[in-house]
Amino acid sequence: MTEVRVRFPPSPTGYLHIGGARTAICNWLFAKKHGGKLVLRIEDTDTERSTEESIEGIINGLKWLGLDWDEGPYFQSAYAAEHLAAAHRLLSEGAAYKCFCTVEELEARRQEAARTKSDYRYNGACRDLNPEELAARETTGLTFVIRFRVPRGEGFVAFKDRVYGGIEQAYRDIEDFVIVRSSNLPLYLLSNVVDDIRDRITHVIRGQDGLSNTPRQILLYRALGAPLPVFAHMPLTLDHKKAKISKRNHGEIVTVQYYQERGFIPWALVNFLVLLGWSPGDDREIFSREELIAAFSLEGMTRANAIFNHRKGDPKFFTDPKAIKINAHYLRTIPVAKLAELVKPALQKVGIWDEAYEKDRRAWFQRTLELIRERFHTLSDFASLGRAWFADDFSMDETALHKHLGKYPQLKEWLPELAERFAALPQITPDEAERISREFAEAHGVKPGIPINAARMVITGQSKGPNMFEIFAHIGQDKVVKRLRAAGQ
RNA sequence: GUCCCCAUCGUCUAGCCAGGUCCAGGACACCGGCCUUUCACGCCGGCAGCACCGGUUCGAAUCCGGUUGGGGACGCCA
Repeated sequence: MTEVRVRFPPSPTGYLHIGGARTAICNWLFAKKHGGKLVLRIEDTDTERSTEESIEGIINGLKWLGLDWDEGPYFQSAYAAEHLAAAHRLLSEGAAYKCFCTVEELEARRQEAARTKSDYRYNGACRDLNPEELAARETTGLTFVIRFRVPRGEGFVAFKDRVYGGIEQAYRDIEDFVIVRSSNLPLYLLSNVVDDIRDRITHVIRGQDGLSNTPRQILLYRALGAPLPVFAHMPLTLDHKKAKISKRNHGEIVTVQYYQERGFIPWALVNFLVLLGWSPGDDREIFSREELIAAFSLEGMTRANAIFNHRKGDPKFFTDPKAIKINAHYLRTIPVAKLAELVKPALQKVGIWDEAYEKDRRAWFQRTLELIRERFHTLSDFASLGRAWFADDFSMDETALHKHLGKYPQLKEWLPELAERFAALPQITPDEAERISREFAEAHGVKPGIPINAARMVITGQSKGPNMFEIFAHIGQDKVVKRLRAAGQ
């Protein structure tokens, strides 16, 4: 059996679209699963959009997701001559022909067709020019495009898509499409096929929007005498209004970079994305890298388009709730050492990273992460909600503060008093903290929750969090004492 | 308009190919409960779906036809 070779061919837009990421993930998984190769090919034929930065945006997105490739990046623009050569070969073999119709003529016909609501297709005006006519036009220096000569007659192109099954399209429904522009530049349909042939791609796994291009591409493969790859189209991801998700209409939410900035764990995003339009056939939803590779198959692909469940402006869910849920799951289950690596950039970003967290404070840091990760959803939460653990300047939720301290104005005196009890300890342990807290509450005739939650507020800035006795013992005696004392003001 | 494709809870989906074991299973979200000094996690429970019509069959979410709805493609864009 020949080696499996798949490719991911993004056009350089400056960012990696989550739909593109999904395509990349599936190709990557397929390659890994079959011990094959993944080729990265930048389709930069549209030179205006292809800048150094726009290419880097794609590459960085892939790298961040942890997707690696075996060959490339190749650049489509580097092969323009090859694409052209293929076109000229088709021309000389009669599989393609020169068309001298002008864009104006074509456009007029197209509009006429639209007006009469009738079907438009190139009328084949130049398809059968005789040698004299052809020579006459060539000598006048008229510009021309090269069109592919689609077979006429009753036949049809049929192929078996690995996801959608048997697909067929009648020749009569395929027009003689242009493969080379009048500026002598090759067009996507041709370039793509020529590149795939050269790169020996065995499986074309792409979005369903490529499905209707497939019959024309198959015609090209045939004319070029190349073996057909296996085609597998995957459903698209749409928004709530069933429209394709795009940066233009949905903003940053569709870019991989957005999730990076918002504190997603790369693999969590991969895990979420792969579930959009694919399922292992059983109830599993969380996969390690190895598990996913083992479980992945084209057969598990859904045929219906998936909807990216994002409600614009939702304060609780800034993206699809399931994506957040999966991220939170990884947040609290990955090895803490790994988590530490991921949290580091989040803390650095807001300037509260301490080098000691990787040296003598390493154990403390990791224990802290263990303590607080349970209720966080993103890596960014460590820097925001968890800020009090790593810095002394943290803000307090005013309404929560009022709720916990307002009912008992005496807490202003009580908390500094509690501070002294903790200060008197040689070292705070959870048990000691609990004993002191309960005794203290009893001494003042209130329920333990009153001073405990008030202390939580002033020590962590949050009304919610881990077991308070653990916090007393772990956050540091100096911080406990200082913050409780400061509650006096 | 033409061609291609699709259709199970609000969302992601299992089941469909090989019809009965499905008065449809899981997850997210939502609602209730337990746990608890708080919040979360966790656990327990609940809400909610086979688009519609017809056919085949003893029996259809599953097969067939149609209707409706949705998506994609119809460029000298990729």
